[in-house]
Amino acid sequence: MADGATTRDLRTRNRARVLRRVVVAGETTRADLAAQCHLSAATVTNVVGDLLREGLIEERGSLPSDGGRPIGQIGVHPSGAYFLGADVGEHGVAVELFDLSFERLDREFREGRTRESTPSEIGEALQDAVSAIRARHPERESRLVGLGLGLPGIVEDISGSHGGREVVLYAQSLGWPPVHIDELLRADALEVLADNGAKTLATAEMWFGAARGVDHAIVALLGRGIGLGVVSNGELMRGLASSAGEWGHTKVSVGGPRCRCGAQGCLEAYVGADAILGRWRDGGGEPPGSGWRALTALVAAADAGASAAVRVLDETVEVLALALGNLVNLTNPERVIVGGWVGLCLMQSRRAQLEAQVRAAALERPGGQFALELCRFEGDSVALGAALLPLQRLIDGPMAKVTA
Amino acid sequence: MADGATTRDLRTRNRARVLRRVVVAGETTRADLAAQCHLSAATVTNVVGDLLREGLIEERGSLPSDGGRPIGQIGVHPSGAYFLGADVGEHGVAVELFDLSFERLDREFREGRTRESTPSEIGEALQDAVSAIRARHPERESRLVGLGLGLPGIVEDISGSHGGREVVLYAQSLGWPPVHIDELLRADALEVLADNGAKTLATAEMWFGAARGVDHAIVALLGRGIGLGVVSNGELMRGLASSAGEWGHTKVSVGGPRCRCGAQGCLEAYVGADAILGRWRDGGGEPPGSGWRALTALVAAADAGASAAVRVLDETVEVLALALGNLVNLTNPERVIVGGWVGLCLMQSRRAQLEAQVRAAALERPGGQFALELCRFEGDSVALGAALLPLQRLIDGPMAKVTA
DNA sequence: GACTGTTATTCTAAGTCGTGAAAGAAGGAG
DNA sequence: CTCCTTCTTTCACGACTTAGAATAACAGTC
Repeated sequence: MADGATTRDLRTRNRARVLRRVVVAGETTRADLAAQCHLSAATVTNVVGDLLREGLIEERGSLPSDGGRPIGQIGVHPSGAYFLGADVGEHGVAVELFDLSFERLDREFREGRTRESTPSEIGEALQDAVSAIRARHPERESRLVGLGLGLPGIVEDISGSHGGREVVLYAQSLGWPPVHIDELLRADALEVLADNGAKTLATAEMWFGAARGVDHAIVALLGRGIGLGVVSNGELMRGLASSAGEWGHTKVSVGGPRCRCGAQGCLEAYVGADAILGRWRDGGGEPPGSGWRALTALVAAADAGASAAVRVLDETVEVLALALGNLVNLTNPERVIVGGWVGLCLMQSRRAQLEAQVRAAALERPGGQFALELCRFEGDSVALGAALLPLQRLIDGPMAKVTA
Repeated sequence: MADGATTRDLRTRNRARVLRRVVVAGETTRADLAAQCHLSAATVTNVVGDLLREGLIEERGSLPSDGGRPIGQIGVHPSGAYFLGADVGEHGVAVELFDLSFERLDREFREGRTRESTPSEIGEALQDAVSAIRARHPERESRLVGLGLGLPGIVEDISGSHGGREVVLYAQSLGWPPVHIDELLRADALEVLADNGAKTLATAEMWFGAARGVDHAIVALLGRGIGLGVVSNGELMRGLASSAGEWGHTKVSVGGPRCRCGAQGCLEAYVGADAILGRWRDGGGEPPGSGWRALTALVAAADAGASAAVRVLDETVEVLALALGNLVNLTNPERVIVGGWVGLCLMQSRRAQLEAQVRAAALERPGGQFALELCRFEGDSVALGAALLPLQRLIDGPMAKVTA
């Protein structure tokens, strides 16, 4: 709640700022907190006192000051809270356990069937993996804050006024019917939060990656599918039903190649991995397999001068740059962050070309104001980002009861 | 400032909520304010008391209640504050004076030279018009809050940490060099705020038009140029340097017709008025002039079955729907609001077709969640929206000193 | 080892704020 | 005139932040 009109909400907000800052920085001083959070030293003392009592932060020795009382350092208390994050994909399910310093403590992977799995199979695998991890860490159970899910598709939060939360996953591209997340998983005594996988990855970048401390950014994830997170005013854009950021099916041209969503000319049908490799194959190329190896083979062929490969890469960069340029015009970001394995590959091989073309596609003003960067996390931090969902709950929520 | 950690800021925020609500509603009751602003009745009493003392709202008789004490009505005190708004265009300058009920009290128009004007000419006209209005209303001078400018181009706020505000207008399409707004106008003792004209129009829609009370919306303005305002979380998206929302030069296709911005395939080169009429002319049509009359002639021709005209309109709708659909996917709005004279014309003649195609272009989910609406204000409320800039200042700012 | 200078942190007192409960105000019905 | 009902305000309370005073914790220095 950004609202809240009482003095207690004031404290809640200030606690949130301080805690957020400590988690992001890992280790700080009271003076830094006062400056960063626009609080007086006295308030920082009070809030820090609360957080110490809550067990979320800890005192960490001290630094020498210029001749005076040493500066007390404070940092995250790693075992102060634990978070589960799950990367739910079509291929399988990964569940990870993090402490408050966001060190990964444990991980459990469940492979799906080779072919596409059904919601109930995935749900079972998820349930199973979560239970396994929880069973291995009984001593942490009491400080487990929640479970975040990064899901492959549109995650709508339609919790109306009518009580119970209603979160539904629409994974059209997997051919799933709409699924309530409660159907997917029943976690006893554990808060479950869900978000689209690309959004959780963007969240991870916002907290610990290339979008850290940036108020306006776009985080593009290029893999088989195309995902996007738009950060505006320091927050991820969600829209009415939190499906904002659906970028993969942006129509890049009237007509154009058919996309797996059924429409024509989608961005994904140009720069999605399958589309890229498909074009190469059509041009006579012979990709080994379909993943990272195939893509690097394409790059290698292009570097070796194979004209078909060069053309495919050039086209890919051109379309991507066009779409990114449009996005830059639309959102005027400070950073443009490209990730996903296809993104990584393109950034490694064609970064300058991409950057130049994005700037050219955008108008002069917004086009000159962003920095292009690579995602700091690769694909497997969907789970990390998902684990940040309960963290945000912990931070923005009211103070926990402290056993005095 | 959305931040602010002191108890006084709390009051500032609550005052802002209440005042905003009163201005939007025009007339309300205390109970309504308590409900809408999530405040207790006691707090509403206090805040309303402050606002009454400030002279911004007034008591307005009472409504009968079901057998009990009558409900006191309160409303905006029209003469509590005045605002100037200016619509600065290539054709000329219109300055308007509003009171707190946003009744227009006066208007001053200065035609530019028939050909494009220079910044200094426009600045002079602006200065002149503002002075004329101020001179006509000396008694309102003391309660004049500020002047808002709606400008034709990107308005960048680069007020860094280094003191003085730096607001620069980049009106590339007018062929202007970058202009400091201070160069454009020197207003003694009057706060001057500026924003892009399309954004001020969107602001007007947010306050009093089709986007009222909506947290997620897109407001598209179609005229000779194409403008856009994206409302996310109840606020207009601005991006790093407030140039977010540049939509007219979105590349709709690789290659494509050349746009006045120099690039190819811009949306504006398809659905801008000149482009539409140009295509009709190329197809053998004979538009009378170039404005509204020409466009209605095109629609009439299409209605009469002229195949060239039908084709032109169909193409226009198709491209526009594509672009809007992409935007819907990206922002997941609750409303899609179309305005501008070209927009009006298209909505009158091809609304159903446009709506169907936008929904088809968007994914199923976000595509089914918005309502398509017509702008409630036509072109001349750029000035109204501009006048809302100082209003926002008044609302979000601290309480005014009251001569006790 | 006492003392001083210096810086970081905490304590104290003062001033604000919002809220629930209780009191007050303003009409209508009997 | 009295009671009843319904809004509105007052009051007492607890909670908050903060400026400034006080204290803590060190390094030199005499």
